[in-house]
Amino acid sequence: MKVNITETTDTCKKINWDDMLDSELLDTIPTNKELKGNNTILDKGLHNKNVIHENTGQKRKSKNTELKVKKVRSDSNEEIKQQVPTETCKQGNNKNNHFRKQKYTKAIKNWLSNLEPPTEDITDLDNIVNDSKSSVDIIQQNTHNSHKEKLVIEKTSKTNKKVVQAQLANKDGIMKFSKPQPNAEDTKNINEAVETKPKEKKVKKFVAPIKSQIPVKDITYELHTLDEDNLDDHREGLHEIINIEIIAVLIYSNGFCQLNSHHTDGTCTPDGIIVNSDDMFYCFKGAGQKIKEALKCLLENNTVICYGAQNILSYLKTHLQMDRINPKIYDAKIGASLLEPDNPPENFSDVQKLLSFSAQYTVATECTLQKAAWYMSLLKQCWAKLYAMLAEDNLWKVFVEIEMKLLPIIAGMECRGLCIDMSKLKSMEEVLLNRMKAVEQQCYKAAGKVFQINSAVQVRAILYDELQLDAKCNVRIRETLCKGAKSTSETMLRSLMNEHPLPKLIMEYRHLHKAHATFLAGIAQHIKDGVVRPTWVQTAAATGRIASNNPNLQAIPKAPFDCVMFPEAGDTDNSQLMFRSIYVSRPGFSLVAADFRHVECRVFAHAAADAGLLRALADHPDLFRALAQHWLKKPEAEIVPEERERTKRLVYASLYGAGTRKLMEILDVDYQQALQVAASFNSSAADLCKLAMILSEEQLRTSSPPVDAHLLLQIHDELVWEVNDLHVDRAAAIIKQAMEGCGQWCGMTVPLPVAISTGKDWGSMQTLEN
DNA sequence: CTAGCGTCA
DNA sequence: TATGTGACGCTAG
Repeated sequence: MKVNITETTDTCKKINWDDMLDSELLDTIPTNKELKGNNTILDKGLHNKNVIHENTGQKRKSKNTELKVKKVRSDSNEEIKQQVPTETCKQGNNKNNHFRKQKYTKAIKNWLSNLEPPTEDITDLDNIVNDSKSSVDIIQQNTHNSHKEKLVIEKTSKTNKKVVQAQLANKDGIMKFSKPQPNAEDTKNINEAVETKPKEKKVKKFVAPIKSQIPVKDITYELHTLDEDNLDDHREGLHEIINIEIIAVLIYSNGFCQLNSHHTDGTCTPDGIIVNSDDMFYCFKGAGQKIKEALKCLLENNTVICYGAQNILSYLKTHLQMDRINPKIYDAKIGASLLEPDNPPENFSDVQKLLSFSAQYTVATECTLQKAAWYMSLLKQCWAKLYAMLAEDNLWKVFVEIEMKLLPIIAGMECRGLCIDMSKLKSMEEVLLNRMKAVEQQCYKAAGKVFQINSAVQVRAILYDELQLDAKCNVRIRETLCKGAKSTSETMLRSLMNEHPLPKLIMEYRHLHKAHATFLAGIAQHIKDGVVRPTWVQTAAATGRIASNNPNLQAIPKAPFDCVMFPEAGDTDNSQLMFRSIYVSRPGFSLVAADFRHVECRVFAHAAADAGLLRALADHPDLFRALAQHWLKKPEAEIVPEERERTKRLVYASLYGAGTRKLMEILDVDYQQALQVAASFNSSAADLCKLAMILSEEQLRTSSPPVDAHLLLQIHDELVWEVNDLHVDRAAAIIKQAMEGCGQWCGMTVPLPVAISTGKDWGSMQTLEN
């Protein structure tokens, strides 16, 4: 475990669970509406007539963090001026903007090269960056043409310069052209939602850094490209590679490898895999039978060091159909992000920086394979350093026992993907679009004319110029920052709601449109052959949780979606949509979901060793339901899931909020430290969930007779499996046992009950009593 | 209270 | 024309 739970036991002992659930909370359970209102009021910083008690501390805190954020920002701004472009994106907060920023800079470069004939310096600068961070000349050159404000090229004429700057600074174009989305886009059939393929880019050529301060060595690595025909010539050499550490790196179709992957984008497909042992480099290409066997042998008989193992595994699985390969892997990328979880390195050069490692020499070569070999030699040295650092920080065990074991599981999830019921998706889309059309017509009727509801400009014109609603309501409309135009944001619409039906309708339209864009069309664009394969990122979250994107299946609404926002008396159309029900199991399979019951609550209880909370957890099978029953003074049977959910929110909010403040008092530490302690509960729980994945997967694999089960989803504390219909009961028992056992595995004194439910689609799962 | 991602203005 | 930005929506605990 990343955090030693027992270590915190003494320090938090004094926290009293009863205090946290004191009478104050009883008085302040707000209705749903009030809760929402409070939130927005607090967020907007407007009148706080109904402020939640004791929020001064919270306010102070949020100010603190704000300040911190600002500080980080300004620091990184300083950095931007000094650093090379691949590093400009290393902002603590916006770590995920990296990719987009890269695309942006790329676009600018392309655009610039249209202005004037491209020189090799420009197109190849990024290559050099990695090799020669210390090279002053190159850094200067790079700073010129990469940062958007400094983007000036000497040769460019003044007029061009102005055009460039105006465009990049986005002086006046920002909202001017906000194109009203044609409705055709909405009604577009899902089948047609095919992702647009960017144009083929020209293959960049590697040019050795000339002004680099790193000495250039004239090395040629012994590199053999193996394919089906010449494999036999090297068989002897390959057979000798056993029980040692080898390095494996993917090479992409454009000639770059994983270690300089800032040149690759979605269009690059893996093209081969280079394996290095001692001084020999073998590049395996193609997917012939012999290649597969040799590669499999090589990987399984050795310890594999790599960078971005997930890509390698998915390459092996999809291109080479090696389904059940499970080599012993050490992934430097994950290791490095373990060292610095708050600010995980984005690419290999970040890793080098993190390890304060710099290359001793570089190679002059035009051959991309040689280049890759050079990078691999760097990786080898980095790994040695990384290993030492992980061991020093006591992270080695976590790395090997949890993260590396998780790797193949996640790769498996990504590979398998989740089946989509296309007909259901289409019918839901139809319902939603019909509803949208109805709202649209009502809008036109209310406005007295046809306009584009999605266009802020047109809405603004109608609301304020034609109907003069702001004057009627006597509300001052906040003005937007850029143009001083009147805002059409939701809060403003809400304040105009009672005066005219139109704002209400616009809000509803936006609501529907967003739901459609996110959960139907947004999902649809990721569907390939009826299967959606999200990317699972092991290193994204600072808390150690796993995140999903493209699409983010962890954020599909659980509650049914109401098509009608403001039910009216005469309105009979109260159809509800379950966005989760479009996810189905394959024929002959069922979905099995296993859910920890309030993990973090239990981790907290264990860490704080709080008798009251422990007792409460032991007494009630469902703590939140019991609490809701108590607070709302209702019989347990009448507690609807919505109320339970709200109670849960409240409990966690007070648990963390009150918990942190109390920690601060008791430990007599400042807010940051107390936050850290609280965050450690988070990561403990995250590790617990990871462990659950590993253990249950292990149990299922080793069970006899074998169980046909595949992990599909991980929603933090919920695991969703796809299990052969014949094995459901057995699999459920194994999963339950494994998951409940993992509490003991890491010394938890609290039992960890697990709820299992099964069903054919994700929307309608029935609890499985067992 | 914390952490993610995606959409929109 | 396409991008960056912060607010807010959803999720999870």
